[in-house]
Amino acid sequence: MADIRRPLTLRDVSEASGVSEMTVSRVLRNRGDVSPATREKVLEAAKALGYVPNKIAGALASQRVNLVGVIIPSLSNMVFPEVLSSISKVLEDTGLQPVFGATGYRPEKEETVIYEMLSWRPSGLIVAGLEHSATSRVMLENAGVPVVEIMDVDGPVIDTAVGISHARAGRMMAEAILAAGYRRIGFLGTRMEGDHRARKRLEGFEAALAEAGVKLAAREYYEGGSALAKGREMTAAILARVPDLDFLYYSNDLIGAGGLLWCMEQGIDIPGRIGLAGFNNVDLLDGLPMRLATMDACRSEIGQQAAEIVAGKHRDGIIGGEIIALTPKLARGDTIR
Amino acid sequence: MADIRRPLTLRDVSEASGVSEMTVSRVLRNRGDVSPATREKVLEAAKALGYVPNKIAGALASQRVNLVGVIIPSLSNMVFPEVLSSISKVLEDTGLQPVFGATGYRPEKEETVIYEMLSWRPSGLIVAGLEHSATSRVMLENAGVPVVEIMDVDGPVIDTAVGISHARAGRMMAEAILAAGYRRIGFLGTRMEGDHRARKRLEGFEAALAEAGVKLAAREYYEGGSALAKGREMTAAILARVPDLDFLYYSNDLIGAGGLLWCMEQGIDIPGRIGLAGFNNVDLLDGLPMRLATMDACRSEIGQQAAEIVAGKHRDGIIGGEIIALTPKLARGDTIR
DNA sequence: CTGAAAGCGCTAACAA
DNA sequence: TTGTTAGCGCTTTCAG
Repeated sequence: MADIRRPLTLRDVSEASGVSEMTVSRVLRNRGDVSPATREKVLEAAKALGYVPNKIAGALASQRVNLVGVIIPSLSNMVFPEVLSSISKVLEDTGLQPVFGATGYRPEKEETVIYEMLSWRPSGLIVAGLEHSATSRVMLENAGVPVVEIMDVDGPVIDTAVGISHARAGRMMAEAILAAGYRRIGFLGTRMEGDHRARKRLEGFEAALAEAGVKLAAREYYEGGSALAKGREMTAAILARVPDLDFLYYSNDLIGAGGLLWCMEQGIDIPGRIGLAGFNNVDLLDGLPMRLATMDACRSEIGQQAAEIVAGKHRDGIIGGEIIALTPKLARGDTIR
Repeated sequence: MADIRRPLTLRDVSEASGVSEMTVSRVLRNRGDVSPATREKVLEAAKALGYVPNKIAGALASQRVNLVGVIIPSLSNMVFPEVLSSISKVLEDTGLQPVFGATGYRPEKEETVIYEMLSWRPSGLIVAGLEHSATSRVMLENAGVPVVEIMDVDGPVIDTAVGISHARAGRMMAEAILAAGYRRIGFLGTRMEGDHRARKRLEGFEAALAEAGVKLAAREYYEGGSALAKGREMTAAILARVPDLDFLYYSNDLIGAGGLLWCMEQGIDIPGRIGLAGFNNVDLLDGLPMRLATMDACRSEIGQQAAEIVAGKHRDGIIGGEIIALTPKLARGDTIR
């Protein structure tokens, strides 16, 4: 039992089974023709020994890596896990494996993550957002593998993009709000510098208001903490400052939900006295006492299409250079009159 | 410009800088002594070319991989991202990189994920839970690297474990509930087969009730869907079936929150007529109209300690074979009288 | 401080 | 159907 724990190699399986390394390799990869007898012997030996192939060596030799890097801002945002799971689902039957990395909305961190991922020579990269540092951009452009930018389509694309126009999503919401007759509109959102999609939504929103001669009557920003709790606080604060607001547009559903709960507790008439809307159409809204108006960002379709493109099995046979703009869907709920 | 896109190698940098591959390698890894002049040349050439080292080759040659596999049931559970981010934070200054994999609470999928991860020869593995298939167990035992099981400590441990006793968490909650004088207690949870921690909590909960001569008066299970919405439905259902319940114990905070919202809408007196409690102490509870009683599962401390152990810098100099049981903390909130 | 040689564990390509 | 040979791109080791 004086056996030093050394990782097993093909050679060990080869010796244990009396079959050449090459043939063992073929069996283990289901490649080429191997006689059932040999096959059996090999599999038995491999299982008995508990052999786990070394993909590092395999990848180096074959110049193939079955990894797809997926780079997103944050795991705790509730929005991204949904994208990830739809990516995972599609990749599952392609032999590709997703590897996740988070940037914390920080460009420097994104650089590191991209660099780190590329150094493993993945088969493709899926990156959230269109905004990257110059260094990141160069790395992505020269990656030599499919790069799909997701979530957003408002801006210059490196290779392929799948997402929605957040500017348009903002416009659409503004139009719905105006059409319902609201005019004293406040905005509540994160202060997050790096959240370009939230910024674009707000820009689109304000542009549409401007076209109707309406200006945002108030703004309120937050950072950190429980979004639901922040939604309450901000709502209380903005209404204290500007009591005659008749609509509150939240940059995400969670703070919107907090605001909704607060307003209901205050006995405020929704959507009569005041209307509310969020963004994302998260699951959580289902369980609220009232259905918050929101906009669906097509998260799972985005993940699905991105994965299909990277896996090379996209229905349109896309090779690159395409921009796939999905249509955000308004969910009126009960908080717009 | 007829340049075929071929990934750059050390050799390219070597040629561009007129320095041997070996020295280039040393510069790029900050290893050994290199004259500042040479160093400068190399760095310049590497940056100009946009060289990204090939970690596959590096790992094969050095027999070292800076990856730590982290295996959890699900990304969408809200509980796991928190563990992940504390793991990431600790690993950040160790040169180690976390790689995440999800099992969907399915043992077969866990096997695949473990196998896949081990085939990349990571420096360590962090796995949620103590329950594994025989195959998974064998792989983990023979991994030859540190394996830390997290979240739970009730059961046989492979190498090292960091977590809480869910049985104890269940007992503690039962004791608090009984001490407050509640006796007609209902349980509401997921039907999820693979969620062993939820099961153990319930077992501990029932055991403590039994010792006081109390039996669960009703149970209600759900699967899938928006947890908040399910919490409402289940609460309505269980109270319709067994109207005289005076306490509802939820297997997680989200369904608990749904139940809380529903009860409040019904004008039910909480915690007088009926008490409520969840589990996990998630952020979201901060924003609810009333503070749900819950139990903190020490998620971020678990992640932190697990990462420290894998990184070999744990304060107790743990090598393996240890079980670190943290103490779950009761948060009474306002829903236990 | 710098370089040359050997080889990590596997697979592509070819030979038998 | 099976085996042999020659690397994949890097780092270790040892020599200068």
